[in-house]
Amino acid sequence: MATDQLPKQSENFPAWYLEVVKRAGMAEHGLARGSQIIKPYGFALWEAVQQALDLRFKATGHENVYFPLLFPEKVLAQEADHVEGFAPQVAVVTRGGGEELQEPLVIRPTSEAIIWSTYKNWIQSYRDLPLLLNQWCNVVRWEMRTRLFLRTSEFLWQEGHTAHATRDEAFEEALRMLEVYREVAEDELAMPVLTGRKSASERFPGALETFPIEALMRDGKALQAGTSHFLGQNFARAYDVQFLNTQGEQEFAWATSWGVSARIVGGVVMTHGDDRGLRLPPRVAPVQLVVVPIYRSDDERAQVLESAGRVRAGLEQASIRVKVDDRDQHRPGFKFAEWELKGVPLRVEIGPRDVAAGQVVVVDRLTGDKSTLSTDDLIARAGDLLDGLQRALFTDASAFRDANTHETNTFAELRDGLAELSGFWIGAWCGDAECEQKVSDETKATIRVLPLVQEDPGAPCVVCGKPGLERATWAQSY
RNA sequence: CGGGGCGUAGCGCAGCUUGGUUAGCGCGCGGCGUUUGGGACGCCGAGGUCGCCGGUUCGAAUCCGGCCGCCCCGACCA
Repeated sequence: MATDQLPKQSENFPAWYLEVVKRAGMAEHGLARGSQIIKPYGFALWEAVQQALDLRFKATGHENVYFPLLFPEKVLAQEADHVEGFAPQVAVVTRGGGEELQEPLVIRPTSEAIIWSTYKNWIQSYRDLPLLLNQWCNVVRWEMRTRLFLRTSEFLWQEGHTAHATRDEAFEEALRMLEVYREVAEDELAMPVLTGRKSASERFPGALETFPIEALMRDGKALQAGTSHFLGQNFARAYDVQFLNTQGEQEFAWATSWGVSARIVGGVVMTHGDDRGLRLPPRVAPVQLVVVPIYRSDDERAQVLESAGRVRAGLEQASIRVKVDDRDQHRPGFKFAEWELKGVPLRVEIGPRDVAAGQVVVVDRLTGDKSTLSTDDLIARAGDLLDGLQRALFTDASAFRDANTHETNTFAELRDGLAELSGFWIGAWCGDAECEQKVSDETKATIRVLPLVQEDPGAPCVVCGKPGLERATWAQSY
């Protein structure tokens, strides 16, 4: 009896996504509403993302810190836009030690409030700046609807919080981190992203500018995979963080914050997955190469596993993450299907015939093509093969993104295109929130990015026909 | 919070309309045997307070009331 087939990606994308996440052993629902248990395979992927990011944070002069999960509600309330934006989603602790608390504590939905109320004590002089800190933590947001990895009530992320002496320095920092995010998404996760500015309505509560990376999923919806915010002096004002500048004057510090969450793991699934399951970019794949031994008798088994062991040793010497699937309770066909579901980039089959010939059969997850290599060749070339697969995934995803990116000058085309969920639609926009709202009302799509630098589109607003201010990129999104 | 659906073994479900003795099926799990180059098969076996509380009844998974939880669609969102 064959195991249940996955839903077809093209027929029911949400069901396909959830089945892949569950069956690949990435995550499952927790006991509390909207919570998530991240399982080893999903967590390993998140760890790879963490590593890639953290390396770059350190290289750009940042240090890691940790602030408390709980803080008084009134601290959150000090920045007006911020509290207004987050209040509906904040979980509040009202009891402790068996008694009602005199002052309710909030579970952080993000840490600007607690961090900036602390920065007040850490910043007195321009010599204390810049302050370049990051924390890896969990936050809680009481979302109405949740979905594994993409939107859970508790999620893992990193949040960077920096303070600077000048506007320009803070602004550059926000853009620098946006670039770090782009690099990790594209180079490590093979996930092409658009970068740019958010419109006012899509900005982070309390930010002057929000810079996202936006990826396109295989069902044509966009995913915000990371954001960097230029916060101006809003938080410094709210939490009274002033420093003495070189002129001896008191000045409010300039701020940025930036974050990437474990949502990006879901992004990888939806960017690269196919009808057989995951396809993982080699650079972050927990297992880059799996060896499936094939045998009948105990004798063959011993020979084949011995050969597999040598292959593993050689590949590990070359810093490749290898797994030998020597489970006795499953037959090879089962293992092939399972490792394809889990998205392992390369599979090596070793049977009695191969042992005799000193060779292995290599199959890649992208094409499914089989080839025969000598054991030595495999060890010498596996790294290159993986690099090739990494590039191919990025090329694939880029081609898909490009094929699903359209430009238009007519509202009808924009509206119909967005209603069909066919990716990014680019058109001139007058900058008016009413036009933005109209598109959203009629198509559920929002402006995902505006150019980093505003530039005359040379065309009238695609919605109202008034002079265009800049080119906007619309899409439906997760 | 509004609309819809669902809670029965680890997972997926049937049974409920029309109450009736030991509550079924598939997958998975354990044992034995045969198998093993694309998701194996046979035999034996373990596993259940039918979401919770109360009510009706000789008798409740099934009918009634209340509660809790989950999923999908909307508003919200990394």
